[in-house]
Amino acid sequence: MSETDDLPSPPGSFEALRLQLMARRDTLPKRLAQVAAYAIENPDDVALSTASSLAARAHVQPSTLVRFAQVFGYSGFADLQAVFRERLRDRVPSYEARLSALADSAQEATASGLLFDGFADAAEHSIKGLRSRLRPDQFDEAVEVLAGAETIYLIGQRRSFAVSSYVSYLLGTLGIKHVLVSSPLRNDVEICKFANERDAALAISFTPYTLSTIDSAKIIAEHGARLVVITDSPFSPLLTHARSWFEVVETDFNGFRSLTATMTLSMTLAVAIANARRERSA
Amino acid sequence: MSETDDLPSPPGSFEALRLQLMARRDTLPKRLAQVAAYAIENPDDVALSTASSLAARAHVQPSTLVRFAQVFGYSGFADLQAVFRERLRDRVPSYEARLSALADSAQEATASGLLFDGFADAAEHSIKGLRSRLRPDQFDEAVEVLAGAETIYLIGQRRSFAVSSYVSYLLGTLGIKHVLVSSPLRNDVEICKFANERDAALAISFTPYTLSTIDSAKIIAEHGARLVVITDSPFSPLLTHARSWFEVVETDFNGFRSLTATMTLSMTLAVAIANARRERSA
DNA sequence: CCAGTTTCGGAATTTATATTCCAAATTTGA
DNA sequence: TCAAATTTGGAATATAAATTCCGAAACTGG
Repeated sequence: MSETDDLPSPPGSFEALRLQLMARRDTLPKRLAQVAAYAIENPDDVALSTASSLAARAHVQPSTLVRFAQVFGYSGFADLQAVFRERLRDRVPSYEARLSALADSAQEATASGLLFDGFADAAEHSIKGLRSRLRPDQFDEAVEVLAGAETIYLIGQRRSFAVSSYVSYLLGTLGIKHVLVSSPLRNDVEICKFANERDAALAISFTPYTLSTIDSAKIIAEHGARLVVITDSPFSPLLTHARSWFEVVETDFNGFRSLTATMTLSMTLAVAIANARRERSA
Repeated sequence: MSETDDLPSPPGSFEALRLQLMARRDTLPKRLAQVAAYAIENPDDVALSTASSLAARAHVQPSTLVRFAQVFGYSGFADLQAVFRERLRDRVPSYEARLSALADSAQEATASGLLFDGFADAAEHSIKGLRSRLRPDQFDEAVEVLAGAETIYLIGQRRSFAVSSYVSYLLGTLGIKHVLVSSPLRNDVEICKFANERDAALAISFTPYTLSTIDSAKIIAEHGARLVVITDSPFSPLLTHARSWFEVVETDFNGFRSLTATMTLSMTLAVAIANARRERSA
């Protein structure tokens, strides 16, 4: 290439570079685009790694990183990396400061900003609440039940369906045999009749309890499978059949309850089940 | 010195190292104490500088830094620096790190408790991150697009399906006409063809992007409906067709990403759409 | 104040890392 | 479809960094 090429702009700040990357995203050759995507998604990694380890993670050659940097006007990778490091330096001291700045600026926030803040507060509060309430032994108990099962039946409708479908996704990626009993609208009661005493079920339900969720859980329990329940009250009708249960109280904001504590708990369950299985087979 | 010297403890976490430094501060030789003071006061600098530039700023020789590291049980400066870099990385400490920190602190906690704490930290961190990144104007833009639509198409598979099914539930209770294009396993492409220019779509997808999600979004956009996207990178292929988009970076813990920030954002969107509709009709 | 011991500074060495270069592969334009 | 231009992978090289080593200096205890 001729030396009259474009090297007008070695962006000096992370934000400037970020804009450039986005602007030129479509005109960049394949590997360079790959690097650009990786760099934006893992800026910390770019700041702290060596060129070769970074190259390996982004599935390119070290030399590609150097070329990438040069295309954007830097003299080499080190030069580019300096920008990412600068960002890291600034951020850490300002991290706490940003939180308080956020509180200050809440005054001139828009309506939708307030809405988001409210839901975000509710989410954080829910998680904090679950944190203080969750007892490790009850957790271990539930994991034992579910990890010992041949097939895990997942029950949850309406808002709980989001959670059970997520658990289904996680168990799928973890290679754990399971059945998602619920569809968004109703449960497949026929499927529940296949359960036996080697199986277990995870039922998730909050007030007002959906009838078919209770029915499905009951059928599965009557077929001998053990039942783990996530619910919001010790008076939940699901508990009659439960072997082990969690009380999760989601914080309410404007009449809508967060789902984050339930999601976080379920996620932990899924991974803990996989860990327990791995230990058993080892 | 004899080789039976103390090298029992190369602290694995920044906090552990910090404790050691403070404990041994008074028994350390002059230059080493000097380094210790500098390191505690400028941890970012230690993480990001080279040994020699650091040495210059702390007014010691590079070799002193190496000795300093070795006195604390590390093999050399690079080893010590790794601890400072780990602290800087924007992710919650890994499960393994928590386990070893646990061993040091002699605190009582179970393995599954640590797992839950990790996911809970990741969830809170994700929400904090979104809070600081979210711009009210982009939010208003997205709400306008979606609130103005006759029908809202919801697209999201795999992990994102949990979110879009949740949005579907919320929109349902709010009485807002919508279609859930995705099932847990695939998208119903036929349904996308019914979209027209009075409609809008909300597509949710994260790396690695599911092909049929991209296809569905494309078809809907080509039929004239406006597209709002929630994704984790400005390089997401979905953005080609997007009218408005959100970047949501979920924090990773042990290879699993939280979903809470996305859930919280989606929840806010759903309620904001309902509010906007109410204002219009009033 | 002196011998033994520890600590320190700085040059020499080793190791790791970024960079360059060129042939092979791929893409682009005609 | 083919030739020209661009892009890429990977080995070779240059550069920069960490580490070692050893003589000199500074402490320590008697």
